[in-house]
Amino acid sequence: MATPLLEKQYNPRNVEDHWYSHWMENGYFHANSDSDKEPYTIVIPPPNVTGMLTMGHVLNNTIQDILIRKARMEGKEACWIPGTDHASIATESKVVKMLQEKGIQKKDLSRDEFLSHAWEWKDKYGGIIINQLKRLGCSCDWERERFTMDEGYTKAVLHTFVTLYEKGLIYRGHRLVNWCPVSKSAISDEEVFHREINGHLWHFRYPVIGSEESLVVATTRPETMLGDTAVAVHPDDERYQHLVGKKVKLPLVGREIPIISDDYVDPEFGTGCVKITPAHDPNDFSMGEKHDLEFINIMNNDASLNNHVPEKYRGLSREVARKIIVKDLDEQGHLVKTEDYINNVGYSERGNVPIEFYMSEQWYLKMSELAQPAIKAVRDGKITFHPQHWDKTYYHWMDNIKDWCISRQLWWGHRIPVWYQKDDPTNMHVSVDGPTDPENWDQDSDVLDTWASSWLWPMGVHAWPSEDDNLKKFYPTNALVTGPDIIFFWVARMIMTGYEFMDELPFKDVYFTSILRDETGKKFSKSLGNSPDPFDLFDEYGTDAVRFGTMLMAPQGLDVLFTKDRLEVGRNFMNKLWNACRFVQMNLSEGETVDDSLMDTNLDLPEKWILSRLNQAIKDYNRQLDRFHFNEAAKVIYDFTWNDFCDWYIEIAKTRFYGDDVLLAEKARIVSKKVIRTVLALLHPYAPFMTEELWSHFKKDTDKDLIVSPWPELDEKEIHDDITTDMALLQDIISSIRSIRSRMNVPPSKEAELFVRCTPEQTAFLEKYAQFIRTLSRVRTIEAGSDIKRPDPSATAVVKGMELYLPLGGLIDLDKERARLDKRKKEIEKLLMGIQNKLSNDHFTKRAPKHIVDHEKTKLNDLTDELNKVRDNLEML
RNA sequence: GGGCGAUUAACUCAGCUGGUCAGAGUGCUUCCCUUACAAGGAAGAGGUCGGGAGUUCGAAUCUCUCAUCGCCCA
Repeated sequence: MATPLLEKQYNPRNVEDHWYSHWMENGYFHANSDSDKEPYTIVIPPPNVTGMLTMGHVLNNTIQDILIRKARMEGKEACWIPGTDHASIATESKVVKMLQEKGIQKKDLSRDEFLSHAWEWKDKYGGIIINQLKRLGCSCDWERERFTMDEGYTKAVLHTFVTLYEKGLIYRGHRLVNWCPVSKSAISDEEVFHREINGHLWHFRYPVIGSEESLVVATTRPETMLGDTAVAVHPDDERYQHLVGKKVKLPLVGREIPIISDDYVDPEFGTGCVKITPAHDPNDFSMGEKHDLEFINIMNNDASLNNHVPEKYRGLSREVARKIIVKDLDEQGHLVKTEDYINNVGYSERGNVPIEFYMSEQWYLKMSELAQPAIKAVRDGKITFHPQHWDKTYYHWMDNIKDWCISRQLWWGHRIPVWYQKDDPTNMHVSVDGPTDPENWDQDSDVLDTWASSWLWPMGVHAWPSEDDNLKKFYPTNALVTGPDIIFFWVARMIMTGYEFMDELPFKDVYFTSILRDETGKKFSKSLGNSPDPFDLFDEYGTDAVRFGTMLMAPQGLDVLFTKDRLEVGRNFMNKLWNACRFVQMNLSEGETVDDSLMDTNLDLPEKWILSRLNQAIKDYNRQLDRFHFNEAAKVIYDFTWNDFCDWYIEIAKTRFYGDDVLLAEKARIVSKKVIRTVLALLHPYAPFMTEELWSHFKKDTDKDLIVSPWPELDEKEIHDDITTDMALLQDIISSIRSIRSRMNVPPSKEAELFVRCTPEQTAFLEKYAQFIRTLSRVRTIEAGSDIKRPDPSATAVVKGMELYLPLGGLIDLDKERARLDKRKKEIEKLLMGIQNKLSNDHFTKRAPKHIVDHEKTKLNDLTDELNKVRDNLEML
């Protein structure tokens, strides 16, 4: 143990890179599929290949690292599989933008040319987030790193498509989709978010043909009127019955369109008349089908107006068109009124613009059949969500699941494995490898939704659909750690593929992380620029402190209000532990041989106590981690280390180290080291770098590196309640004396004398631990006994029936002392009143369990005794 | 409109199947550079547990209801 003395402060930068390389060089992160050990597997939620590390990733990946490091220390074959996701839309738009900056337009490139640019870009920037995860300390098995467009993975994705197609679950349909005019692609329902917009409700008058009458329709989207093919009213709405079957003349367009009746129309809303635009609204679409209306698509794929509208409006963007159309309708006398209206508008998560409902040919996947085993798995408790309440959200979505539009009008991604015969495009070929005579076929130009590849992740990271040892060993995985925002996108769908293709669940526990927000409650986002750069934080506080602080502040199932000063708690804790180690190290003799057998000898109260507390801490810590309460586990280790070990045990150990009993000092060293080693091991998953560094100073020669050292064993026999009670008494005495000293402003340099009136047993107790009391509360002498008289003038305190007197001469402020005792007197009286009320209640004494009643009686006695003593002392003042 | 969650100290949160003066960190006040740590130590102030009702001998905890806030779905 002759290691160099630790620095006065912990300097993270000096150790983090060193230990990460050390772990890598020793291959500690690599999991072996041949091992006999029980596997423990996590697959990383693959970040976007274009991504950069955010605080969200820090939170998420720290949790995974905690789970995997703990499993590794528990002797399991710990396998954390990393990788990235090709993120079709996000990556493609980044590449398009990058090309634009170089003056290249996507439309001027062939598909292959574009893809080679994209791959080049991916190779250049795709590794960034992976390296950032290394800086965070993630102990992923980097040899297993996967990318969703790797050759093998691509095969798996196509295989899935073909299999589901052959099963009849995939079909092509001409339908209304959510269209993102920026990406110029369909997007799924899950990629649409809604935003309340202060808009208007415009009322337009449509003249009825062959009548003096007219109908007034209300709309939030005037520009779509160019595509109207009907006006609808409710069948029971008496106002309009006589008009049903007639036609109106569509202003600006001149088209004659029918007035139909349908109970879909809400007669209470607006005027009770609705314009119907089947090609641009989902409800109108189904009305169009039902009433056999004309479907007129009035838009191009960028949401500008196409040539199905009058010439004047062609080429206009929908925003400009809206203004002009309102103006034109107004000028022609068709605008009745304009109301303010709060509108819930669907936005594309990708383009951040309002989506358009757009008719197009897309591929769909039938979901309800796939959903059934996935619902059952959660319902039967085979898969558990943490926090559990997320299962309700899950069921709700699953029970109402809709078919999934899986095609995207993009180039970057897995191209749909469908070919159409050139001579007869209705003749399709669907296979992984394509037709044998490719010259006679055209492949579908769309790619698959990215989630239609990442939903295979837990098995696709292996050789699936081939069987191999890795798949056998590491599937199913144990835990999935992800954000609740992708419960539908990803979690639910992985469960479906797990059952569909492996006939088994993909993971047993799903931990949903908190969502990070800033101090004002706003979600961290790139566009707001309110998200701190994790690397600045690593530099400022140290990576371990960021990890620990983030864990400590992340409540269960709630959002995290992130502030930097809460990372200080982490940093301060790291420094505290560092210095505790430094102190113990300073008191270890050079070249000392460890005599562990001393641990088995009869230890003294403080040693027994700290070991009891340590084991209690291990117990609590394991329990919190097992139930995925990472914040509370962090708190357990924090409280034990700071309060029990540093504030009390180390202070007591000082009396050993500076005293002249060599054996006691030696026992204190052994126990201190034992505690430190255990704390380092427990804390390692949260703070891997610093603990490994400290471990190198405190490990036994035969010990391995901490990352592969055994998880501390809980020894229930070491937990003693009676020891805790005795120690609590000692702590009470010391705190009371300190309190008096502080109240009376006794300078630390002044050592007081202590007199205690107490029972003979208590006298013996005080004598036994006099050394600690003297040092920790700075008293010079202690006199105790049943015949001790109160010296005058002295300050007093009552602790468990003992009367403590501190003669402080002129330092005694009688008013303060009276006020203090008086306050305590009132407190006791209030408590006694409560207890007496309880005990005088027959219902209580008869119905409450005996130990509760007994406890109340004990309290009554103790408090009465204390009250009497406090009263006596008050009178003496 | 449907669902989920939250409401405990100035702030951020614990508080398990109801029972032991309602806890922690931060912030605040006072004192202390005491030979591990001032990123520290000691002592303290601060709460009718969102309102109301109910169940119970006993409710922060269970039930109902209202209010406010947040999120998801439609």
